[in-house]
Amino acid sequence: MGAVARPRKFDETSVLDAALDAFWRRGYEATSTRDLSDRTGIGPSSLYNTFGDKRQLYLRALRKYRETGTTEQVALLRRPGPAKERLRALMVAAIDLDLGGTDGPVGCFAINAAMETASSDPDVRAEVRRQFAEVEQALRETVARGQRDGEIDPTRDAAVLARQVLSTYYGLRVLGRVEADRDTLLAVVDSTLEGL
Amino acid sequence: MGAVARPRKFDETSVLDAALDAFWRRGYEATSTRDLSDRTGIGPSSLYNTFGDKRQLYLRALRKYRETGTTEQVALLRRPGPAKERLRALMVAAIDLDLGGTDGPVGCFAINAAMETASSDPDVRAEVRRQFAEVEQALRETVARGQRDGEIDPTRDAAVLARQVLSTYYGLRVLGRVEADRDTLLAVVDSTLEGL
DNA sequence: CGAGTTTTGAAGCGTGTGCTTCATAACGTG
DNA sequence: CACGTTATGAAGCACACGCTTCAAAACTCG
Repeated sequence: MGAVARPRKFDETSVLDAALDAFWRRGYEATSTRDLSDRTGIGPSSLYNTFGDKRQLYLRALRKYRETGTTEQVALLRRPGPAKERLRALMVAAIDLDLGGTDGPVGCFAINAAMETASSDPDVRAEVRRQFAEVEQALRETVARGQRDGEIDPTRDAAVLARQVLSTYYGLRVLGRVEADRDTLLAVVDSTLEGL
Repeated sequence: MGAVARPRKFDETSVLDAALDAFWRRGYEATSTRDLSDRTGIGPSSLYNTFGDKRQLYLRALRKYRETGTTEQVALLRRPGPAKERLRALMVAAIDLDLGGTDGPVGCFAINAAMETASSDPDVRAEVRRQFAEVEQALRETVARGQRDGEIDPTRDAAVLARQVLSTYYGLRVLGRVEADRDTLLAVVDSTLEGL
């Protein structure tokens, strides 16, 4: 056989980045395949040849978000410093992102996926669950460290405490969608940390 | 004048109920006008003649949800009984609804609207904010009562505490979308109440 | 440089979308 | 019962949807 095919003109990684950005901003249903062609810069035949269909591309984007968005959240928790300071850093970063100071997409794509698509697509649900679990795991480690260091009440179960923080954190991100007052949200963060 | 028009064949209230049910289950974008015609039982001309367009019908459905879903949440808090018991009742009811034991729609329509449509539609955002504020207000009253009754730490600001509970409550409803284990979610409720 | 293989871009397929049109039906009143 | 008025249902508008087709292009290797 001796023969090699025509090479791809585009970088799969940056196409996926663009698709993630599009889905993140508008959601699954509101993002059309033409939007995706336009934003990624490649034609529909290349898109379908490379990624299958819209749903699979969405799944790939969601997995990509794990490597960036979710991993970044976890990284914030794993940085050095007191446990409560780490927890605060996570939530403050979320508030700033949700209130939309930057020109990047707003909110957390995993939460968006949980609300819009998880109920009707088991694969999406599984992937979202995986990402939630990663954040929860990092929270558990952070809480446990805070308990060892005397920052956090050691008599309570770290796993449950971590899930409680996770709930409050995700709830904050829901509130951030409609509540524009940064200080109001920050007060919730303070109060949550105080209660640990 | 002296003439009266043909009367409507349908009940506006039950049409709105059906539309709310449809939007609640599938979201704004995924619900087509044909879906709405089918589920409400009235033709497109009647729909558009009565409600304007899809977006306005969605807004009406959202306002209807305030009178039912949101009001019901508030009512759970205003029932007699110890404050923490009321808070628990609210969250347990949400968990049961979110995990989908009934055949009714799952989750909270206001939160769905916050995630899917609030960022692109100011009217939706305003209405969602109003509903969030109603729950928050009821939570504040419940917390304040708990403080007077010695159930809840009276040294902390009731308003902030209420928003913290609101966050945890909404976060629970996000988690409920992917986490199917009831006991895990109930443990978060217990832990949250313990921390007050 | 031809053969072999895959990608690309343009065109477009069938269907679904949000919404409108309009003749007809269904009323209360004069 | 004829009139004025509004609601209804069937048909259908223009366009957008997700996705496919296919000839031409772009490459490596013998």
